[in-house]
This record gives sequence, C-alpha cells and structure tokens, in this order.
Amino acid sequence: MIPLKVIRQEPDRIRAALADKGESPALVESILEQDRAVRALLGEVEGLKAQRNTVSQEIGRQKRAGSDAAENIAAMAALADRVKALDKRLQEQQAALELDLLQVPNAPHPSTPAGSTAADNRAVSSWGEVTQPGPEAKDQHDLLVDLALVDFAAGARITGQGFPLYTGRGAKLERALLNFMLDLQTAEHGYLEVLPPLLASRASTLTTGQLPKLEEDMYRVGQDDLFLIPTAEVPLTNLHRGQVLEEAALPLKYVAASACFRREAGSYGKDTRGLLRVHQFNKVELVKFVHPDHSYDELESLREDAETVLRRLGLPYRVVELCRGDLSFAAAKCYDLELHAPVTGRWLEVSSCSNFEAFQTRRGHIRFRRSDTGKLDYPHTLNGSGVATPRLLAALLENGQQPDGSVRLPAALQSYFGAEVIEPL
RNA sequence: GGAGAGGUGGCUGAGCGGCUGAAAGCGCCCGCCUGCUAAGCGGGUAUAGGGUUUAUAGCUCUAUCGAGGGUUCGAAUCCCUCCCUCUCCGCCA
Repeated sequence: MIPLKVIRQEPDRIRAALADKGESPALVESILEQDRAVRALLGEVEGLKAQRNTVSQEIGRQKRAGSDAAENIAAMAALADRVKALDKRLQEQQAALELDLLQVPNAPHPSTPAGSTAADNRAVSSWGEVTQPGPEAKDQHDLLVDLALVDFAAGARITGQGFPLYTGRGAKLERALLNFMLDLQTAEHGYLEVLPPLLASRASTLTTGQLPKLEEDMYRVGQDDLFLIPTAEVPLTNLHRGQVLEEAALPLKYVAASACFRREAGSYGKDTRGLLRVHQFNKVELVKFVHPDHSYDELESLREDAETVLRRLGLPYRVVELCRGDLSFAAAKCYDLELHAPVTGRWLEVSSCSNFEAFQTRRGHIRFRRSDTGKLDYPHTLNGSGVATPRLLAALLENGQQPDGSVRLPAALQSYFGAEVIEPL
C-alpha cells in the first residue's frame, strides 16, 4: 500500500506509477478528493469530541464535589447525537478512501525498464548451452505421456483440465525435485523450512496484494471465505502479519514447498498442452523479510539463490528484468528466470524474484524498530520461486532426452531419484 | 460440535464506570557511580491520524486496552455479536 502522505506529497509520481502499470492515473484525483472530505469531517468531529471530553471531566468533578451537573449532562446528551451522526459519515468516507488506496499498485523502482508488455523486458544474463533438438525429439507433453510420468486424462477425470496426476516415476521425480530444492535452500542458503497452510484468509491475501484486484484468479472456499493459496508467498509473508520484528533478526528467510492453485481465469486455451499452464502445481518458494536499507542487495542474493537451482541441474536459462508494465501489482522490481525448452522452442518462466519494498508489510502491519532512530519502520519483503516444478520438469525432460527415447537426469538429482536415467517403457 | 477460561503497550502483567494512554516488572535509551565486567542509582521510553510549523522537531487535539455494535454526559472497565487462544468432552486423519 502506498501511504496517503506520499500520494498527497508526490501525486505526480504516483500518477506516473499508475500509468506505468497500465492503470488510470485518475485514481489519484479520486483519492485526493476523498482525503479532503475525510479531513474536513475529521476537523469537525474531533472538535466536538474535544468539547465532550472536557465537559465530561467537568461533570466527573462536579459529581465528586456533590454539586449539580444536570445542565452539563443535558448539553452533552445533545452533543452526543451530533457526534454519532458525524462519526458515521466519517467512517463511510474513510472506508471509501481506504478502498481506493488498496487499488493503488506499488510504484516501479527507478531502475526498472520502461515499457508495457513482455516485449519490453530487459535481458539481464543467460547461462548454459542452448541445444538443438534432433529430428526425433519429443516435446514435454509427449515425453510425459510416453514415459508415463503424468496421466493428464486421470487428473481431468478426478477434477478437470489442468489438474495433472503424477504417476510412478513421475511422482517420484516430482518428489525428488522438491527435496533437492528444499535441501539446497535450507542447507546452503540458510532458509528456514516451513510447511504452511494451503488455505489463506481474506486478510492474508489482502496483505500480499492478491486482493482486492485478483480475487477472480484464486479458488475460493465460500463456506469459510478462505482462498486456496496461489503461491506459498501468501502464508510465508503473513507468518509475521501484525508483528513487530527484531531488527537484529533481519533478514528472516523462509522456504516452503507447497501446492499452488490458480484459476488462470482469462487464459483458457493458452498453453494447454502438457505442463506449461496448469491449475494446480508444486513450487518451492523463498520469502525474505529484510532491512529496508539493503533490500536491493537482498534481491540480487535471492535471485542468486534461485539461479543456483537451475545451475545445479545444468539447465540453460536466461534472466530478464520485467519492464514497468509487466510488473505485478505489488512489485517494485522483478527478475524472471526462464528455462530453455528446445523442442517446445520457448523460454519457460519458472521463477519470479521480486522486491515489494514496504508495500506488503504496510498492508500487513509488519514492522520492526530501527536502532538508529528508535522508531518503528517497515521491513521490505522479497520473494522468489526456487522454483516451480511443472515447467522445470518440462525443460528437464526436453533437455535430457536421448536418441533412444530415454531421459538422462542431472547428477544433482540422481541420488534423490535413485537412478541416472528414465528408461523408455 | 458441547462446556469453561482468557485476549491490555516490544514482552510479562495490574486495572473492572470519571483522578488510566493505562500500575508494576522486563527490555531498550540517556546520565551517575564502581579498576573492567556484573550489580546499583536517577531520568526517559506506545502507535496512528488531524491542526500548527520550513520541519519526519516541538506544541496541541482526536483515536486506539482482539474486532464490530450498544448503554452512558463519560467505557479498558457494563451489555450484545463475531474472531482468536487455552483447558476439558465429543468426533475424526
């Protein structure tokens, strides 16, 4: 959330940020206007309350002294009604303002490239050798099906399209990937492993920024008004909602493997083949709460932590920095990691590493006390996938397939999987 | 699902209609004291918003004792609803 004070002081900057993210800058006008209305009411009602407080104290003194307070009591009874009516109007006005404030996206960091679509994203780096597929090479879908790693039809039978069922070696490979990534992040990068709830409350999804705008993208359990998490970012970030953290404890680093649920509303018909876009998938997520003075250094190190996964697996990838228009609602800066899938012929996004600055911690009232000023301040939150498995698996298979139809697994994975090669049936 | 207990500042924990933004302790900050450390002594220390202001300094007003309603001139304190935590019972992987 962008503080009201900032919108008042730098309306042009916020208008620009809205435009950058493809939203109407008119929201700023609406907010400023509502802010004026709130402040006018506030002045009025607070004056009346001040009067009420002083006279009420006077009544207390009169009663204790045994003198007659009837006149004051009658006057305050009349005033109480006015206060109540004004308070109601004030509350409504403040609620309206709050609603608008929650719609304001985070402002892009000045270093982020200008642009509106993915075509404007900036190439940062690449790693590994992009391979040319042989004439007989299969794409991820056919490999998954022919090697009997995933039974798409069974998943569809149970739930519907986009809910893959991993079978046999596929299930074990999925487990191997998750274990490998968790072990790497906990043992080598110092993250604390967490196994979080998969349902989150309205308050939690509001903190991370899925609500209020992206409600349609989540699965909702209406009976209890809970949401299936679209990413473990939601539970991990909300782990400290409403708390005051110890400055010395920063950075706090958490990692979780979890199922993620996304309705992918509006993207029907896109990428339906194989594992490129599914409604339920597994992901290892990294979340850090960091001191605001070093959050951009922490973003680089988070990205390194995620990249390490791909390097250990020997898979060619590239890093792109998202342009302003491609940034998510809550992000100030974001790097995507994309694996190369030689047969599909595309770069597959497997991780987004973002700095949200104080956007989420403000919404979630997550704070820490600064030793330099003695004041409360908001830590910055960062998160990144490390990484999501469906496209990882897709790239792994396409890159590892051999002319005989088998798939050679990266050395890092072999002990987890228990074999070096997935043989054809 | 049933019964009971409870939710107060960074933490522990008093208060149970006005003198309480809130005792006391811990923690933290400043100072004093003592070869150093430990201990001791004195003082300070909530958050948000409005107004004033060059000011994120001061001053001042308002709000906040889980959330929301109500009673009252006045609510942390009384009443109602909800949420959460704990204990016991039931059910269950």
